Amino acid sequence: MTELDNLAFALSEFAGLTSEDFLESENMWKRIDYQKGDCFNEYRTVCKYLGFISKGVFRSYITDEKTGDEKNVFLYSENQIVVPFTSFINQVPCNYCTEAITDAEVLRINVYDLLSLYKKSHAWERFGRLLAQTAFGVAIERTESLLFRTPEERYLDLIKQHPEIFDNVPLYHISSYLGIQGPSLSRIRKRISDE
Amino acid sequence: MTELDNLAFALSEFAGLTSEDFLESENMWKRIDYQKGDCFNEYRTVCKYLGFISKGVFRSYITDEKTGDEKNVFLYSENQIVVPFTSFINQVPCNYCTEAITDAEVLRINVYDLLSLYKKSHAWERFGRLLAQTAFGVAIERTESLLFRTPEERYLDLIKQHPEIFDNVPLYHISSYLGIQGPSLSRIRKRISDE
DNA sequence: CGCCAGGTTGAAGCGCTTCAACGTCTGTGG
DNA sequence: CCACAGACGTTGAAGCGCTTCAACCTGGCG
Repeated sequence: MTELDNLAFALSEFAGLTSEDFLESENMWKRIDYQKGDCFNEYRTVCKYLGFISKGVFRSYITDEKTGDEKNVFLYSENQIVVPFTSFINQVPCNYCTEAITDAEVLRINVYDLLSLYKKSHAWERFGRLLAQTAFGVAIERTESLLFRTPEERYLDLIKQHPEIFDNVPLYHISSYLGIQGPSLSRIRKRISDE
Repeated sequence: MTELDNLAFALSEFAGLTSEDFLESENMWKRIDYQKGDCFNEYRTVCKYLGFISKGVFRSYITDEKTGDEKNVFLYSENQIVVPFTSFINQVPCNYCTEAITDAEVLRINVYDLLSLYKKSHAWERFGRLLAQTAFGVAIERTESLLFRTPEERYLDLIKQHPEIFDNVPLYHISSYLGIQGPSLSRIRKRISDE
């Protein structure tokens, strides 16, 4: 049960949920194991779950219809929430495919259970608001980094902020997230190490 | 009073607010006129107002501390809401400066009045949720366009989606929003017209 | 008229892209 | 135990588009 403790701790950090608040939700969380490549939520389906990652890394990506290339829009790593926000919050079909890029363990909760928590409890309602605000913050931060920072700076930012992602994730997923091609990331890394 | 009618219409379109719902808010909206260059909300101040633009265009920008260059993060145009979302929603100091880039007319509402409407009325609560979701959608869309589309495509998208912005706004504001330099936009425009 | 803001153009440069070749490591089957 | 294949990463060469800096054009306005 250490994953649940872990989750309870993360939720109290994130939204000030007490262990009592958490208890109300405890039997709603189901542990799911994912293997590398498994989908958390498929393209064009409505996302019904919000996940908390105990272990592993996920990505949301879009496939270019012409070239078939995949591009990563978001990465989600350990002790974070994984969810394609727009689809989950609005209960609409998702633009992305969201999948595990390493083997992973997730505790997940159903959207309806979560909504019932919102109704029942002020603390959970607060969680919902913070979730939306966080989602917005993530998107804004990504916008600003693409607008203001060079690929090299974005790479260094990512190392600093999410070093755990570099453990098991192939670099081509990272270059895709940074908005550049594999060989470019290679050269950036070389440039940095040459200094 | 045609601006208020206009607002009432826009709000019913946006969030299904009826004219009764709107009446509850009517005396909370104040009309403010801005001249080109006037600030809607200054850098590092907490934004206290949400505005509805009857006329004109606004921008939110960040100033590069090293070079002094300004870069536009968002543009807001007629019959849209103008608000630096993060600052307004979380009531925290704003990363941006938000200012009029043409002469403008705005109807604006105080954050406390808006919160009181949320409390009083389910329809207004819904407005609040849609506002947050819209903010999120705008940010995501911007992320994706920077990640997936070329400057030329972004330019064509902007013409298609917000032609009204091109009426009075100097092109260097537009190039800044697109994430490119003035001369680059010039060449893109030439390239397009040469075809 | 002359100034200034806004926009275009030229030339040089840099960084990312593209395509292709080549390492390297890992796992798998003979 | 070796051989080979496949996945991943690096490197080279050529190209393209955006940047930068500077010059220049245009229209509006005092």
